[in-house]
Amino acid sequence: MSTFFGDNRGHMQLFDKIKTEIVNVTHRSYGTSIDPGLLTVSPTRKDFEGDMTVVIFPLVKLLRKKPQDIGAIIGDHLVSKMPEIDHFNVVQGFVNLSLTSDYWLSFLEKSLAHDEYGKLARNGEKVMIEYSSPNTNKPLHLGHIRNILLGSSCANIMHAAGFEVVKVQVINDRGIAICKSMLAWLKYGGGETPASTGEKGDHLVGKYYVRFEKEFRDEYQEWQQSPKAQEVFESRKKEDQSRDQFFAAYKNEYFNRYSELGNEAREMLQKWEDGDADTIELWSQMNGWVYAGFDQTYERLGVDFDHLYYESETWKLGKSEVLQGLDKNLFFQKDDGSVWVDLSHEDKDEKILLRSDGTSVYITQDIGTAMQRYRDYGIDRMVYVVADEQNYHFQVLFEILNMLDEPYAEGLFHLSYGMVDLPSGKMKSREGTVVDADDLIDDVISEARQVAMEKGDLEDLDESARDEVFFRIGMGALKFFILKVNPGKRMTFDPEASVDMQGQTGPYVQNAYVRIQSVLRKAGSISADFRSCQSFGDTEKHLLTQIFMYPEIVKRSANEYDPSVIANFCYDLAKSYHRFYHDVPILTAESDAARNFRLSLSSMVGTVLENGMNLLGIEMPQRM
RNA sequence: GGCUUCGUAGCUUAACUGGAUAGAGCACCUGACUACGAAUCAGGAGGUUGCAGGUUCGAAUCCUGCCGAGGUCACCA
Repeated sequence: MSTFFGDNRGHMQLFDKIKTEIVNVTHRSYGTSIDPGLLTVSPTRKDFEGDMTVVIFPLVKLLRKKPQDIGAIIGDHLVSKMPEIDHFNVVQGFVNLSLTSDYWLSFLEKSLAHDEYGKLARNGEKVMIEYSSPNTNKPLHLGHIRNILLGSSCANIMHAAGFEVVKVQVINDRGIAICKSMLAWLKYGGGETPASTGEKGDHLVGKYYVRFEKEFRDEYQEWQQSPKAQEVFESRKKEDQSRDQFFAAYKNEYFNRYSELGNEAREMLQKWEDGDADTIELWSQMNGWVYAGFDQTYERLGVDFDHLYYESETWKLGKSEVLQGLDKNLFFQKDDGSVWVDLSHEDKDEKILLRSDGTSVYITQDIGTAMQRYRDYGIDRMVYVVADEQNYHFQVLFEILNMLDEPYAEGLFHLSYGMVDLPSGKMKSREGTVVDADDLIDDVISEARQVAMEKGDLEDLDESARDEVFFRIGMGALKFFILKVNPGKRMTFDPEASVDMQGQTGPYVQNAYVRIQSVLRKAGSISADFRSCQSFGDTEKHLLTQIFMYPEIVKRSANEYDPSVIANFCYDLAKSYHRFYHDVPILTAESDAARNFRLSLSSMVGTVLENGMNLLGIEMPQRM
């Protein structure tokens, strides 16, 4: 017998076989060669009899026969050619195939024997995933959490789908923003450090960034009363623009032209760029505080990186590549010396690549970094996890790398995700509505603790074991809440709902797993001797079908760079199991074979739930 | 304004990429713990998939036009 499950993709082999046989039979019966791509095979919808369904509508037009007739011929052929298929029925253009009990039982047997069910064969491709990419002037917030969870779970999923994965982050450790924090710390800090205050380093530095912004705002307010401000307003205002509107829009220019604090910050940046020793030392000291803080947060989130790219080291990259492109006439130069790319053939504008003074801009750096990464790792694909406000930027970047004929250009992907809103609207740092990452993590864990303590099922565990359970439940709730939403969609984050532990949540899935562990513990050892269990009900069949589809789900999730596919699958599987658990006796089954079958099935569901949730970065508790 | 993404129950969302009667959860109402864990299960109510056309065996999904919401159009990153 063939090892239908040998490559861990039993479903695909079955589906491919069905498609091939359909191609054969339509050729033989109608003399028409059809493209197997026209056929779709999927699990049968409940409310219809059968396990797998083939949609044959596309053939109806091609063959000019009635769906009923085509369906009957296909069904008869499949039943006679494929021992796995027991019988079939045709409804409209759908052929519903019922697989034999034997097929299902042997499927379960083989799945159980598999160590890493759902991990697909290595495909020899290497993918790099960039995520998190924080600025070092303030702590991580809810938006970063979505980014980090998407990136790290995507890495897990692509690894499971057969890729070799390299996880990286770009650290934006230079620029005017960090200089603002440094300046404020020098002016108002009184020498305080994370050690002296006990404050987490990233929060301490963030505090001074906020302080700078406040001082700057005050300075700006005061300046607006000056004659100079009045003069600027009179000469520069657009018609029907109020004073407030004007000065709100003018803020940036004020910072660059008149502001004392702005001037000091720019001077500091200049000194940094000139390599001034004191400035560099302060810079690396404060960045060090921030990294220590970030590391704590990353550890709690359970994420890590294989390599860090510091912007302070990469910000000058790209210039020589742009100049080479200029030589090849891919780019052009304007009279003032600045270098541009013309993307009008792609329905885009011209875009600047080098300033008139010859220095790099943001996109120049990204071009250089991409090439650097290819030299470092020889990657086939590159995934950037970056919010959707940068969609245009990445379209341009990819187009340029394409023009430069980079070998990985086909494999570039921008995993663009929507911003996270609060029920009250957008997060705004100015209004203090930003949800801090560390606070959020604390909140979900303490909520988990509270719910668990009320239930009181963990009283026999010692404190550290209990804390571990609370941690897993709290983080499970948070991660699931964020990852179950399709990345492309803007999401509303309701802090109340995020700590919910009922319904479509992480703890709901964890609870199914915990129930399974509890039954397995009570059962003692499990025997895989269930081949004589020849009939099983719809609930069991439903679970088997879902387990059967799991590798396909992993593949789809990886193809679409979308963890929500896994999250929704895990929820559906947990839901089916809860129902099964409620409706069907396991330990007190009517026969040994039935008991063995149900225990084995439970065990397999537990394995798949754990594997799936692990791909989301969620750990399963043994008890809760 | 140009380009772009999106609009599904009161709220948060799903729909195997064009397939069967649009699925769930929250909130609301009803029922089930002396059976393997009630963070559970069963049931009820809640939908003209923003609106109007079009394409075809078949549309939440594709096309066109409106309406509404975001994003983006820097020699910032």
